[in-house]
Amino acid sequence: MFKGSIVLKQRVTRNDVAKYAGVSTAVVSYVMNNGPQPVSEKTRLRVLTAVNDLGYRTNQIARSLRMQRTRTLGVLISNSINPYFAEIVNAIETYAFNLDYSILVGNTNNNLERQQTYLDSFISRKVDGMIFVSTTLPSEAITLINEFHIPALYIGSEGDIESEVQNLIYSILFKGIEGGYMVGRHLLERGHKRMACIIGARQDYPYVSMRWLRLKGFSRALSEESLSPVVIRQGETFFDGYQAARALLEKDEPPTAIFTGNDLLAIGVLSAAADLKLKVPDQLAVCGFDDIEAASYVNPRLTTIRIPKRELAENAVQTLIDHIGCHPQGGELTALSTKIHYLETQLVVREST
Amino acid sequence: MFKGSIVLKQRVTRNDVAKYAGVSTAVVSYVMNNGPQPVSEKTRLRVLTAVNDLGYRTNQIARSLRMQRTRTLGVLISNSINPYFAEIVNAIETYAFNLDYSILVGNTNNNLERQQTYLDSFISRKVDGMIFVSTTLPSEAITLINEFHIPALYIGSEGDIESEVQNLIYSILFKGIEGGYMVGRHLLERGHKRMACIIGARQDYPYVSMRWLRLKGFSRALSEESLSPVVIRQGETFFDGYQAARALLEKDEPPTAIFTGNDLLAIGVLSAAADLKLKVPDQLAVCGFDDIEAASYVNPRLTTIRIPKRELAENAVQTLIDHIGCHPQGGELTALSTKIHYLETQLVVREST
DNA sequence: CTGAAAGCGCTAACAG
DNA sequence: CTGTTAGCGCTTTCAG
Repeated sequence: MFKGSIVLKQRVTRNDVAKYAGVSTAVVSYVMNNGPQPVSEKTRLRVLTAVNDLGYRTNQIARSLRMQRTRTLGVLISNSINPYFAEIVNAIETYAFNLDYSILVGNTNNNLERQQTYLDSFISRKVDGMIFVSTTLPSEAITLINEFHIPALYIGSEGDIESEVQNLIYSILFKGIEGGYMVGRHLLERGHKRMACIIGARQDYPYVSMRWLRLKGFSRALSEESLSPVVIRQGETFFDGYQAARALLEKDEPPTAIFTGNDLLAIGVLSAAADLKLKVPDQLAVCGFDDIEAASYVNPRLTTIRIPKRELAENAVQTLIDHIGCHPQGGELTALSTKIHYLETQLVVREST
Repeated sequence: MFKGSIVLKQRVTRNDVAKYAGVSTAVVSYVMNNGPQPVSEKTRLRVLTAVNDLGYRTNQIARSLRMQRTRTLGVLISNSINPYFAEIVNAIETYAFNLDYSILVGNTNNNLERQQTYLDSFISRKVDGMIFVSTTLPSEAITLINEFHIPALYIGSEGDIESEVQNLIYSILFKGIEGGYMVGRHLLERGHKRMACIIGARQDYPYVSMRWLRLKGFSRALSEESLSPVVIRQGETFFDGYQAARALLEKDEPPTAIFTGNDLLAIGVLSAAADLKLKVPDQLAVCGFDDIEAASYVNPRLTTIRIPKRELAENAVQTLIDHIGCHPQGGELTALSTKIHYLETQLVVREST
């Protein structure tokens, strides 16, 4: 235990550095920030030495207060355990890191109250911008962040947001409905007639309608052949998929193909199929949505729709930061004009269909 | 576009509230914080009305500066896409949320430089505490946070940290070595002789030795029967597991059982086995580590060691916050005494062994 | 019960 | 090129 050797640095501030270096506090600032005033090389070195000797680090809290800018982004997702969100948040974080921004993450667990609490927290903590990833977004929430001039941005699928809310927030959307349509066509081509869809929140969660509307595309494809799917609204976890599939497959006329709202559900379906000794894809075709990493490693490998998660994330962060503006003295955050940017999805055919 | 109807709240501060309510700024504080001075019910109401009318919210940045406390915790993990980390971070976040703390997450990607950058960032941002989850922790890093009096805590496996560093930081550890031993015994009981182990970072990542030492327990078990495993150090992703397993299984005398350092690797192994038409568990037994949710849904279901992730996380947050102290005026953070707390692991036998 | 005022650590305009 | 200083929004001591 050599704890005795640790030098306890009692809150070294910029004042201490100034005193130690024999300069004014302003000069310390000029050196730390490379401006706005020039500093002679000699003084610069003295300051740097002082900084080093004292182990000084800028207090970002004080700096944020002064600058009216925190270099922090708030990210709201429903659940970081779901790889769809984990992968997007990871991409956001990585991209933001390179631009020297930090990320505050909030899991709403599809709970509107909890989401509101995070919203309030983000506002109080003065995040420079906010990203909502596939969360239910009541118009009051958007109004709120607009009131506070916080640039905000929605990542999700086309059709996620009701149209009257859609034009209130800048969005980067993947073509989820089209993705659903591609799945429908694909399954049709494989000769399937009786198809089911496990998608969307349970009926008793009225507000959480995310990932629901992409069913539209699927249904449209089927309707072109005068078919229509059985739909189960069940949730979004492995277990939800497992449970729904059991119910579906133990019926009299079970579907020959199941399309799910995300890959977790699909993997749950695969698990149910295995338990029921159903051969996939021969006796049952399964198609997911998201293309999480695990989709390529389950047995059989999962056919799914690839969402361009990285592009979504990077696009979002870049757009947000572009709009944060870089007025030195803080200045107004420039409101994000309400636009929509679309990214393509892609059908990835693997072994499960 | 009814943007015109949005009231633009130009930074409402406590001063505005005070003026509007016709009281001093101090009183506004007393009301907002329920203290430290009492306020008459009448004034209280006036202030509350003002707050409501103006849409005032406390500026946490200013508050943090004044209080020398940010109600923010920094969490360092290697990669949030790995469900092991995702589940732990999620539990940390949930628990912290209820205590009104926010979480700043940094993915180190097993990169020491990046970890250091995050460390610096957390220090500058004045987090009230830090949690390291299974990250490589050089003693200089610990010395640094000790110098700044930041309560910090390590979550991981026994054996993760070299012993000379171990007594520098408070740790909450699961019994990973014992877990490895249980796996060894289990596989031995199943009659396996030729066993392999895919664990630990690639050889060319000298610093990232996490998840490596739990092999000790496995080897010990085998050595009791005068056996020893083939060891491949390969990484920690699905693909690493897949690749390592292919290499292992296409040899002349392939192992009959493979133990991996985490569940991702194990799922990769399962995938390789399927490609090679190897029946699991008949021709090959596979055992993972972590018990991520997916382990129960892959085909076949994965035998693994359960790490008490939630307990680890909650224990960590509680311990940290207990030590942050609640001196109103800020006050010293009380250093965490260097202790170790152990949590049990558990063998979960499913279909893959 | 209420108010005045000091000060947390920093930036940047402005004066020299 | 360097220094002085106002002020970001808040909490809390202390005096009334």
